[in-house]
Amino acid sequence: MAHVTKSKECDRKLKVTRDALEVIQGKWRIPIIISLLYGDKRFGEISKDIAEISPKMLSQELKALEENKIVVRTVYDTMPVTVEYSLTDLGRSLKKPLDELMTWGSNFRKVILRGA
Amino acid sequence: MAHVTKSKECDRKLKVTRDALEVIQGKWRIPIIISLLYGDKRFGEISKDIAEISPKMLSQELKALEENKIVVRTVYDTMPVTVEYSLTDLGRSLKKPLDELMTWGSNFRKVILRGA
DNA sequence: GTAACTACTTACTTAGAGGTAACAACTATC
DNA sequence: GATAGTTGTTACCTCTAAGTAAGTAGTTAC
Repeated sequence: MAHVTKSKECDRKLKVTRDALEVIQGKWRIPIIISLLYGDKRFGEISKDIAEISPKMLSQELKALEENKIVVRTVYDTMPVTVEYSLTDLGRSLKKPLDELMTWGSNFRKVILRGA
Repeated sequence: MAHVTKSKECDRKLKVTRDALEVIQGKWRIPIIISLLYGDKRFGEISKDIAEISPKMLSQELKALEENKIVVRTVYDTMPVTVEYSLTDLGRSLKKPLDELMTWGSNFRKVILRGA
């Protein structure tokens, strides 16, 4: 297996990326993960972080992230029931790719604003 | 500016990410960029790399990437007109985030397969 | 002149992502 | 028992990303 052609390598990477994209695609998943990278949070707190998200979308996307083992939901049996969301190890391992993406994003802004 | 609260930091990152996401979101943009990271290519060659993409989507997404300064389109005045697509510096600078994402993707596969 | 190849474009349709709004369950307060 | 504050859920609607299929423009081959 020492020799892999460039096109085969490209092909393999395309497949791996597809899997990763399925998990984090959509308008809200990455924002939710970023919010949770800054600490475990309750439903209402994530809502405040991501002002534009509706409760329906937040609930739905949290559920999807839970199914994909990115997020854990913990229910506390307090007086007004409290629910806390936190990242799994797998979820936290998204920090590096997302940090790189954010670095790229701020550079992108600079280049586009300068170029316009 | 030495002191920035954690929540402000989170807020800022959410905004930057939003910009980055707009550029690379959708089912096809990242695959197209990955294909071009493996060399400048013609329309038909990208089509072959990403077997499932339709000519309409490829044309449309290439145009969008061009508008966002990620891709450059060069027309060669040859007998059957030849068009070549390549990445700009800005486009090539996506290599690092995408590599990180692919690394994460292959780890994700392992964890999910093991856990199921 | 007609068939075939490349590189797209256009028109039409569909699926599902996302939005809005109202409701539900629980407790506390008046 | 009516009102309000959490933490969501449900039903319904809309809109856009993506898919399908056919067409166009230029050249080559016969």
